[in-house]
Amino acid sequence: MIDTYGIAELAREFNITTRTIRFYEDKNLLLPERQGQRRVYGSRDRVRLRLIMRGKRLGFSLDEIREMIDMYDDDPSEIAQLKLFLAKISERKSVLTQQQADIAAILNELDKLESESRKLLDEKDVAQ
Amino acid sequence: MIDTYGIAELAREFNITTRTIRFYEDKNLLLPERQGQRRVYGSRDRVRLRLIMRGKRLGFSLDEIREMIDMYDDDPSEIAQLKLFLAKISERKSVLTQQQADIAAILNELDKLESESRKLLDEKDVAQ
DNA sequence: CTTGACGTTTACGTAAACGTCAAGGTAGCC
DNA sequence: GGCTACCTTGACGTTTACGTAAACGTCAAG
Repeated sequence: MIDTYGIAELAREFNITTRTIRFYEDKNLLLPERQGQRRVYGSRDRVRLRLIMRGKRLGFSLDEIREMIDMYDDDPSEIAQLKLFLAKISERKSVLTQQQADIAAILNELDKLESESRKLLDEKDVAQ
Repeated sequence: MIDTYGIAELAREFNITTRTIRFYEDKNLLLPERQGQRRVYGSRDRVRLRLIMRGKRLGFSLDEIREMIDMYDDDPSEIAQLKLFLAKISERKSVLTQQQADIAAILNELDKLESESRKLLDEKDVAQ
């Protein structure tokens, strides 16, 4: 059961471009084998790619994702990896919580400005 | 009452760098006069700068800010400018609202992953 | 004359995550 | 031999809002 995949195959499956996959390799997120020149991906690469996509969905940077994945490889017991993951999660949560507050504040200001502008506009429209 | 300001003066007042002020000029957000080589800013520039800072605080891009400010100049009645402003506000609000939802969803996922990881970690720590 | 503060222009650098050529290699199939 | 599909490696482009450095002018104080 040695499944292998071509670059285009993976690109289709994950709905990304081949350029993106090569880019990830450049960033040491993937390390496919070669048959001659061609990249050949195994199930391990596929797992990593899945992890990358999940990480991105959660808003982690590629650097952070690489950190976590590498840790996973170095640490079969997964303990250190879990701890790192928890730390990253907590960081990310605090950033997002702050962003929520920022957005709420801005929406508030926008609401005020909107109703003020509406009032002004009504007055002027009437005046004309 | 012809108040003029030097570049450093404005920089201090608005807590930005002189580089930033020149950058805004490059982007056609400001158009100071010159005394020889030196830039001389009037109260009109100061108002514009205040508008720029407010726009930034609300998360508008410099391009959008320029659009709105220019409109203000072209339109002494302010009507078209108010309408543009309202349109921008509404756009921005919908973007931010979407972001709020995205963040909430991600925080949810993060919470789940966090508690799952915690559980796993507890099991492993005990097992050792 | 020196120092320091302030000013000027030009132009390249930065971060993130790829997109978009260019210019060609390789392999299967008819 | 030729078509087509798929792959390769560079390397520059994109976006936003400035930072930073080089190299020099200007002006007042001491």
